[in-house]
Amino acid sequence: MRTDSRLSRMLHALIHMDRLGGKATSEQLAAMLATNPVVVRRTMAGLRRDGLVASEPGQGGGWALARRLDDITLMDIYRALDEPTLFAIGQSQDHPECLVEQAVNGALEGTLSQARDLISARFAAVTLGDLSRDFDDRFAAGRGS
Amino acid sequence: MRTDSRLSRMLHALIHMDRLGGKATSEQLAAMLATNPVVVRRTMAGLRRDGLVASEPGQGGGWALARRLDDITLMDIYRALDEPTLFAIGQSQDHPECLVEQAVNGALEGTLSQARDLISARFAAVTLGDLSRDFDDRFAAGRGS
DNA sequence: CGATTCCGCAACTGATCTTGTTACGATTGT
DNA sequence: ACAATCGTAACAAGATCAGTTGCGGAATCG
Repeated sequence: MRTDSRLSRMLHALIHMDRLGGKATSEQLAAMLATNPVVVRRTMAGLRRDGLVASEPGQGGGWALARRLDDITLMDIYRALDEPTLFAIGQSQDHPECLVEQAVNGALEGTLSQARDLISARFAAVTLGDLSRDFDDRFAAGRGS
Repeated sequence: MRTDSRLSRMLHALIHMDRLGGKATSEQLAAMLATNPVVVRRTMAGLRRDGLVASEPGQGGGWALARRLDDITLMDIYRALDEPTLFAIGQSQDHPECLVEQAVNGALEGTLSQARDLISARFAAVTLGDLSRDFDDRFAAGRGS
């Protein structure tokens, strides 16, 4: 099954924006993400709606970070993307009234629910600032070797 | 994103098989799962390969459980389906050499890896026998009310 | 033996989803 | 005016997966 890389891509884009002084055009971001400017606008729309970034039309316009990286968690981005489905496996809905199916679905849902809680907690705890500093570490390590 | 319900369906099918005396034809299973006999054979092929079920051609043939439900874990089924992708979100592979992308992917992968471990542990701990008894409880509860 | 009931497998179809693309309008700054 | 940008809708291309068809082989029953 195909995995949704929008979360990863948006993290990537915002950190790069920060390093470019907090601003970038759709064109620039599209080049970074190896995609199309329209796809960037589409994906960033949710982030704008949630006040994580702002966009300005016209010459000299583009996208700008609306918060510091330390004030944006992975969960903020996840929500801004309308909370995409986390799991690629799921319940069957063939016969919701079948008690066997209910037992099966209950067991699966319980497990996935625990996993979801774990992921949510991590997403809420990690900020883009953390990732940016992680990058700094990698950069320093790369230079040192 | 569309979720893969094969795991749920196979659990459902095997528990029903057990209650039908451990045997069923593809036709019968297809009816239970609201699908096509060919789809059933396709999906069950992995379970047969792993020795969870056996199939017999010809009149009076069909599928038979090759182990007791207490000796089949959810992980056994998961493996028999060739370990389908668990998560619907994932890393981007746009620029694997980009250190920002590495930092982002590292953080995501770490989180998903923890979640994967949690799910694996649960899958390994739960048997079809457990689910079947869960069904019994539901049945008893349904009658009581 | 012949008919029937099964599974095995390959190939094709169809629906759905996602991404990429094109096009056009609106807005801003020079 | 003109060029640079975003906003959005509509369309195209591609991948994926479930479903379907068709045919062959095996087992059973008479």
